[in-house]
Amino acid sequence: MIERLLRKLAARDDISPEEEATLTDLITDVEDVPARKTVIRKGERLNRSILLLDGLMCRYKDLRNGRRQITALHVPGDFLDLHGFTLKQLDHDVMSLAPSRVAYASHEKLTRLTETHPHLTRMLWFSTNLDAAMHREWELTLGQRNGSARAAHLLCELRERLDIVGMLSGNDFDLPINQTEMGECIGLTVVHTNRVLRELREEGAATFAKGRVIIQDLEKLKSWAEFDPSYLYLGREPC
Amino acid sequence: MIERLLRKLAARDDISPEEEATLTDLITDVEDVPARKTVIRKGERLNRSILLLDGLMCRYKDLRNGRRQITALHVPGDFLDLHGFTLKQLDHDVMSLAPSRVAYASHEKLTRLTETHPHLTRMLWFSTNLDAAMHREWELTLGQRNGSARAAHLLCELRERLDIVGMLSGNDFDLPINQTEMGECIGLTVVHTNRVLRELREEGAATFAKGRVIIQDLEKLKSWAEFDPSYLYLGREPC
DNA sequence: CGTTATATTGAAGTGCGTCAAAAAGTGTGG
DNA sequence: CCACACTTTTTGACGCACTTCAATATAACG
Repeated sequence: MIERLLRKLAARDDISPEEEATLTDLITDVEDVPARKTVIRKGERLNRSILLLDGLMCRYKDLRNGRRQITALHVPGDFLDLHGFTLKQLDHDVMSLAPSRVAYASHEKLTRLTETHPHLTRMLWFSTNLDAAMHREWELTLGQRNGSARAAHLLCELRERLDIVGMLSGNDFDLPINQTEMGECIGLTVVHTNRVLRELREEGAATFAKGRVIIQDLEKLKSWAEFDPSYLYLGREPC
Repeated sequence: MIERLLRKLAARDDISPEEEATLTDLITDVEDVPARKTVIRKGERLNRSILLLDGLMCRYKDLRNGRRQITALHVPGDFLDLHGFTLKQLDHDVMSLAPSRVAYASHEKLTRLTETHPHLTRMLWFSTNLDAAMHREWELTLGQRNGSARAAHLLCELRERLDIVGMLSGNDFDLPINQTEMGECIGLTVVHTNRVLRELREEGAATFAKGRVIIQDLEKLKSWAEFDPSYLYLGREPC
């Protein structure tokens, strides 16, 4: 059940069998979530955190005029609101984009984990810091990249992240969202998102259609996006 | 020396005298840093984290074309690269904007802290999660707010953060940066930053000149920015 | 097969960028 | 005190990336 989470963590640092057992014991109550369901509302009191087992989820914030910014996408293996463990409530909503499967880790058990498993605690802390690193890269995207580079960068990032959890086929992957939602990730309207996607397609870099991304020229896409994966902290590093 | 850090943490949850002593023992080697000095370079191997005692620092990422995005501003009391404790190297540079004073916490001592002080560990974890919450709000700003709202929002945020550490006078505060740097925070060119600042000034909301922010109409500024401080997690909440 | 969601295109408007120059402020040395 | 260099702010003119509004095409679906 927690294979994908383990795979992500173990890529960074060794997990002992005992730690693995602790993590397994931490995660309970598997549930299915339909597409486009809000699973956590801003300000709601939290006593557990969600591990995404399958599907696709996002976190977003919105403004009064209806404009919405998706601040993070989450793929299987992501502990999507682990930060809620210390925050106790979120400053944003969390929703599913595709039909998903989730499991829960109670904050009570997490507290106990911090008391008994310092190394595991540091690894979970790392994983929230990794989320923050992605937020920073998205700040760079939203503040400084132009439309086509924003789309290209998003595709590059997702390719790397899905690779880690074994969800690529070649360089292609499923991305079950529509262009409106992609626009909400990269700070563009649907109309313009459509146009930059056409540009990527016509230049032979990548196509996104029917919920699937097909990367035709990965090097071109990376250079277009000025993609540097160091912010994903893929290297091995004991902590 | 660590009063401002303590003040921030204690606003969230109780710190026992023993924990306070542990923190005091953690922090060593006070140093002065001149303005505009890069103190951490992207990719550099880290074995200590920086606590900002006085001054103003930032983290930034840049693109090949020279465009730069400041992803975070740090005020006194901020543990500005505590995330580096688990990341071991940063995906971005850190520099001082104003003459600053810093102190250091070795990662060795931090590791020991996670082994002996679970509650303090959770509080430090919280403080990195708070940084991430600010990143998310900046994503919303950069992706969805217009120029004047971006500037207004930045001023509102800084007012709150400086208030916590006792660095406001009334609603006014020092902000020793120029308009270029402010533009790099809010994703605008200097020229346009100058224009939105003029708008805020002419509308009687706030003025920013000579490194000082004077807020004339806080309510107007907040509503202009659509400022909701919940992402700063100012409420008391044991963790 | 009709209904609704999604993608696509066109035309026109605008917020912000770019380029260039002037004005104002700041610091240094004589 | 002024002279000078340098940084920062401010303004103007113009261009373009992206938005807005509107319509059509295409796909998805019960």
